[in-house]
Amino acid sequence: MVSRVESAAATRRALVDAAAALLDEGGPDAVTLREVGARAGVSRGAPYGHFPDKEHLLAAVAAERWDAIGVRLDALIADRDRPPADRLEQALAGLMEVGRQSPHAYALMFSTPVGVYPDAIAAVSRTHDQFLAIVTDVIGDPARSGPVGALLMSSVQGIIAMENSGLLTAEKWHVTGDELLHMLIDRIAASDRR
Amino acid sequence: MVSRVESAAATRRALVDAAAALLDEGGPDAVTLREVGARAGVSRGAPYGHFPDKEHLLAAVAAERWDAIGVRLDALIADRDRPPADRLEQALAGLMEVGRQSPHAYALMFSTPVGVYPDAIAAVSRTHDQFLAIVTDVIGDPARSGPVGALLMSSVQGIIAMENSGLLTAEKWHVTGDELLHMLIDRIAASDRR
DNA sequence: TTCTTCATGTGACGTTGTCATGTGAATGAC
DNA sequence: GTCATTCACATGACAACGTCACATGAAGAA
Repeated sequence: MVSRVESAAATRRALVDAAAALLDEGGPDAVTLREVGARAGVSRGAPYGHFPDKEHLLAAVAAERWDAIGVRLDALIADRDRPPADRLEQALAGLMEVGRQSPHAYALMFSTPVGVYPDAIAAVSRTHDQFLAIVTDVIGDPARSGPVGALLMSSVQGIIAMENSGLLTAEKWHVTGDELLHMLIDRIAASDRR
Repeated sequence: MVSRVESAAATRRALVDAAAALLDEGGPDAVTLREVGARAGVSRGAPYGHFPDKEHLLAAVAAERWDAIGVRLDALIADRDRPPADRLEQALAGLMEVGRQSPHAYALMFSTPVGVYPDAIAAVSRTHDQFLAIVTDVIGDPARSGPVGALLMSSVQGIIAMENSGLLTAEKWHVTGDELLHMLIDRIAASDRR
């Protein structure tokens, strides 16, 4: 019924899910291998059968979250009835939503170690390609969609980082994160529209 | 010669300097209270005479770095010969430089805990006010300089985060961080110029 | 001098990531 | 069916860590 490899794959998934849940619930410090093992129904040493160390487990969490965003972008791309500009706005709003609902995971996705782990690199690359495709549909000129896409994704990350760290106060800046997003769309994406 | 309060103040400064140096050299994991104490010439328990816990020490490091940026902005503001648009560009370039030279400290400055510690809040607030003054000099309309300033600072943080995490690859996006900065200046700051 | 204050040193404790080793069940050969 | 092998997992152990309770000793006040 459950072969050995199936059981191992299920354990690996349980470990990643447990780590992701702990990260969302209590931040990076709450992710301990002992608690991850307990939630996955295994012992504290079990993760070492699937990952070289804790950082690789966290990289797997980051990769999974990038893939999750990729799924959302896929749904957007498949919706051919929606105007391209609408799709881009929805894509950016989706990034903002993820960043707000899972601030710790979002920070992990954009933190240094991600670029070192092959699985994470692949997931990031796929999702970024999808995002670029959406941008290109709006911009037209493929030579411009790269820089424009990079600026959009960078800025959204920055807006979320400022929001989540409490640095984007209304009293100081007289603006909300959503308003910044629309400034960005108006002045970066819209001005390059074909 | 050295009074008790003078000695205590010197120790506190040595602790913050040691923590900052360790953070720059080896990242967050390299900052251990034992090593901080050793570099400051005191024992591992000494920090508890100056900070409630390790996070408050790190918050002091973040506050010091925000103040350091404030000093750079002060020099820019004092230079009345330079055109306002030039000052803003120099201010943003300065942020990029800090983010590149001290990636770990830069990440700390924009990470969640910063907003909780009074000293860090004050330092951030002062520096943001200075940045806003520079933006207002370019924009003219004070009601618009808030949102514009917030978008500029957020975006610069995002660009640095993407750069430092290795996500801003030239092959994928066909653009550099510096080019993104100038896109930002042209389309956000320049278009609002009075 | 004597007392008080307070920064610092030190021993101890619980928790963490990690490794070496043991174990037991699924797998494949015959 | 029997046996040997493989491999995911459990367990004990260890060093390093943040933190606390307590001891110490010198500076400042009386």
